[in-house]
Parts: sequence; structure tokens; C-alpha cells
Amino acid sequence: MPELPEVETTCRGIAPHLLGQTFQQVKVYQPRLRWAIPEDFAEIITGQVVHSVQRRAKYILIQLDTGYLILHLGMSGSVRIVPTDDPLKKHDHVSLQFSATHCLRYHDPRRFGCLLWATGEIMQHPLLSKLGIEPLHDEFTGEYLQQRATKRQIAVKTFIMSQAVVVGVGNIYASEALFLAKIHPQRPANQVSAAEYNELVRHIRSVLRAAIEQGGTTLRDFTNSEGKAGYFQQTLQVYGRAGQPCVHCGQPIMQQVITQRSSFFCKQCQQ
DNA sequence: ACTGGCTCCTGAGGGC
DNA sequence: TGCCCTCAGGAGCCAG
Repeated sequence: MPELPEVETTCRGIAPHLLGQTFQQVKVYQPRLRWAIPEDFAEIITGQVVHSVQRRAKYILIQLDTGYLILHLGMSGSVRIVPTDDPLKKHDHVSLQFSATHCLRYHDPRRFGCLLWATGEIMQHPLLSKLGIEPLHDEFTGEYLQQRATKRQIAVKTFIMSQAVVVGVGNIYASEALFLAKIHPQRPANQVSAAEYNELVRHIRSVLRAAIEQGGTTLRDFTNSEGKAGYFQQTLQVYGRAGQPCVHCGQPIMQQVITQRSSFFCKQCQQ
């Protein structure tokens, strides 16, 4: 499940390989991703030079001569740099050869991800234009969250996972950050105080930063790796720990579905 | 303007 | 060992 740190790590990992290279051959093995890859996709991409690789939310944007590849990893997607003759693995859906020896492989068992072609002003794209702010940017403050939460009665966990508010806070980190900030995940968003939102922002940032740093340790052998997440290695304090003792008070961690998503919290520490 | 529910898909894990 | 069932999950989309 790629969360923002993993997408960032992926971005940093593939950029040095791709920059300045030309896509020489593109093969689509399975076009049916979240949105189908159009039939003329390979034809459009072939011959184009990579000018930049950037991230917006959990989207990876690869700028070519006449437009952008928009890549999303969904929850089971990954890309890897492999030798051209590397045998296809199950669920390798697209192969983009960018040099005489190497290609970029898109792999996604559950096919919740997407690979799109877009032209024009990229940030005006329907998938990008309504996105909220980046959690690691300076504009992401407690004040911002509280202001956006005005009149919002949805659970605060759902609120911070809303892409229109702040991007890239997935289910795991939402639970973790709320635990660290001592806020009950089901509290209505408009009933969280300014001080609490400040704490929440601080913890969202720190948990994402720590995960990116850990992801960075796998960058060295990125070409061999699946981009396996750093965050699984880090100690999660509540996520996936239902019934186990809270690291602070020892009470069993609760699990509850909030807006269709499993949520983990300590009912003693989080009010 | 908000909100909740639905949807895509496969693999993991539990029960037997 | 293997089969069947259930569930998880990002996030766009739509109906109420």
C-alpha cells in the first residue's frame, strides 16, 4: 500500500534513471487499470524525451515533450527499473524501454492504480486541480486545518484523509498521527481545537518525514528492489495492533470502522 | 455544500 | 493440502 512516503521514494528512485532519456519502445500487456490505457498510448509515448519527474499528492508526473504521464500506484502498485530482457512477472502491466539496456516496469496486482497521458496545463487536469495542500509544505498548519474544518462534522480521521483538504495522508498514517496527537479519530472535525490541530499537523509531518527517510535507505539498490516500503519496518504504535496494549497506558487498542476504513486507537489516550 | 456508499481487483488469512 | 469465504484498501464518482 503505497502511501505518500513510498510514492516520494519511488519518484526519487526513478528520476535519475529517466531524466533526459527517450522512450524507445512501450508495451502494454494489461490496459485495464483503474482507467483503461488507450490503444494509441504506446504510439504517443514512443520517441518522447523525459524532462522531469515530480510528485503531486500520490501522483507521479513524468513530463515528456508534448505532455505528461500521470502515474498512480493505487494500493498495490509499484514501478521498477529492470534490464530490458528481465522476464515479465505476474501483474507486470506496462513496460517502457528508455535506454538500450533498461526499462521501467509498471506492476499492480489489484489494478487500482492508473497510467494516463495528459496534455495541457498539467495542474488543471481534473485529477489534480481539486487537490488540497501538500502535508510537507509550510502552508500546512493547524490554522489551515481548523479553518477548513469549519462546519465539517465528519470524523476528524476522515477529514484528514480527504484529498481535497490535505493530500497523501493514508489510512495507516491517519491512525498513527491521531494517536500521537491524542485525538479520538471519530471526533467531529469542527470540534477539534486549534491547539489540537497544531499537534496533529506536527505529528502528520513527523511521521511522513520519518517514513521518507526510511524509504531513502532502500534507494541505493532501487533497481533491484520492489521499492519495498520503509514504513512497514518502522514501529506502528496503533495501526494493526487491535487488542494489544497501548504503548502509553497499556489499555487494549481498539479497532473500529470509520467511513469504510479500519481505524485503530486507544480510547483512554485519545479523547 | 456536505456526506455516505459504491466501485474497481487480487491476495492473504481463517475455518474446516 | 486445499478449497471456500471474507476482508482490506485509494480515491473518484454519484446520489441524496
